[in-house]
Amino acid sequence: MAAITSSLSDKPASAEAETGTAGAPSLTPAFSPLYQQIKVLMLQSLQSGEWKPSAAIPSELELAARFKVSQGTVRKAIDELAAENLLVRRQGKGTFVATHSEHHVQYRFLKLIPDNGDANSEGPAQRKIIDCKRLRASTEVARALALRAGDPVLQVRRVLSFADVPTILEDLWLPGAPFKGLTAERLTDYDGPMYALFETEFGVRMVRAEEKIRAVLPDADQCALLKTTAQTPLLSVERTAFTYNDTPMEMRRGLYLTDTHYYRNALN
Amino acid sequence: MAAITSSLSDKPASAEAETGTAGAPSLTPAFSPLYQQIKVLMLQSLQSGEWKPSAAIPSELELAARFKVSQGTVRKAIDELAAENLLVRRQGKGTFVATHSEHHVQYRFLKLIPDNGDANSEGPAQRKIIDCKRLRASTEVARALALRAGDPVLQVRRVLSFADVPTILEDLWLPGAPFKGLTAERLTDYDGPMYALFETEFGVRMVRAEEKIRAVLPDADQCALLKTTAQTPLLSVERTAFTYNDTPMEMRRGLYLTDTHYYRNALN
DNA sequence: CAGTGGTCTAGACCACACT
DNA sequence: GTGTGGTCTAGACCACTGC
Repeated sequence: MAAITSSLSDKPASAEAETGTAGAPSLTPAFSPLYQQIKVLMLQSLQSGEWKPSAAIPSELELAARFKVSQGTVRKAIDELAAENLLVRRQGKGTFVATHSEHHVQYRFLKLIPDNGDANSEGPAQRKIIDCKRLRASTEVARALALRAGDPVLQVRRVLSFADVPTILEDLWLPGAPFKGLTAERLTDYDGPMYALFETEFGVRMVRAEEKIRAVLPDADQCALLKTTAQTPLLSVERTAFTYNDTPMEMRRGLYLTDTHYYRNALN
Repeated sequence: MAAITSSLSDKPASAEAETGTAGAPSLTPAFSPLYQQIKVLMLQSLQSGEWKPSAAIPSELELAARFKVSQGTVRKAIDELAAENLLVRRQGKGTFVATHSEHHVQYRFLKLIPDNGDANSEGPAQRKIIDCKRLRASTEVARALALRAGDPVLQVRRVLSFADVPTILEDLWLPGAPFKGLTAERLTDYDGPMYALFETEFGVRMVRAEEKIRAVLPDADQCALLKTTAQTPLLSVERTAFTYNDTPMEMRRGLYLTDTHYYRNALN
């Protein structure tokens, strides 16, 4: 009873569609349920900036009308987007575009927890920008960010401290183009998660990330910045963060001191 | 139109129910949707062993009839259980109790990946049981397993090797009672994931786990078993694994060599 | 073919938040 | 009260599996 009037999608719900058996090439019929197609359309609204972080999206009934499907089908699309942390539902109020600014998800990607288990006891981390400079991508950084070696990138180095104890040393690399205008001052002045700044100032929303973790020993520079010794083993946490469409937008390498904190992970 | 005839649950769907405003104590109304109540009932069937690992559960229509609700309500309960990896849906065939024996989830809880990224290239790990003995719980182990200090526990030590290179040294502690009869021989002889053995031999199914990760240096014993040096930093991975009802059933401490492998984590 | 899970609909009603 | 998301239903039809 409904068809998405968009480009490449087929119309699995139409009764007249003669799919399958005929002489079509065997490139997988690529059947895609209606709610998946709607999810793609909503993803485009998010990506294009039609729906901005922390803003409300249209109500389920409005979307159902816009897409000419039932409310239930829209619901299922929203359900999946909410499960992926792209949207946040709030009963009685509406559905909102997720953001990194909300307090309860402030450190969504930071898994380092104090030994006492209470992340609030020590308050927010003190952040100190050590360096922020423009340079050309190494092959390693270029590969991680899907750029070409030599493309302009930004490199930031900072130290995070808890209760005035330096605990994390991070180097991070950002593609030059989307982050044109980012300076050490703006990073220092901004009061909130770095990913929130990326959203509000550069329109870049980090959606998911992958981390590779190893145990390493620090070099002399790293020792000095973390006020530790060359014999103290550290966690090396290498992160690639992605925006919409699985586009990598940040490469980051953190060194974590784990004598008073640990990296927490939940296996499901 | 439907009511669960089970114990403590209220009946939010009944029209005649006069909830809320009246003189009831303010212990939170504890409204729980029907599908959640059904989820609890299904959880009981899993826990009690009525539905065994890898077996099919009744069809959605059967369950709907049994619980006197619509198919859609049962579906929503199953959806959540499937999202928690307790059930596996297979279109056209049925819904099955998840297990640790299936090949594609064989190492669901092991996040150590070879640097080349291809977990299959090196094949399955070679496992060597070093030790398996009965002893009394230390306070630390007792706390992790929700026992009392001094209660009987099993301790197992083993080494995992990839391509004949020892890479993981694990110590693990199991509560004595549920694992009565576990010996080094049975661990050695069993060909498959340890958690699969726990399911088939002891009826203990691990449902989720938490890991605390740190960077450490090995002691002399550990060096010898991993054939490494005291200056090589290692990942210390401390895991607590839970069965149904968030009951802890295993405490495990792994030391991971990360020169040719890394611990992979996905942030969502 | 029958049986299973998967999709979609239309409509009723509940819980919650604002005004 | 109005509008939002959340639950529940009943029924139709589609897609996949196996007999």
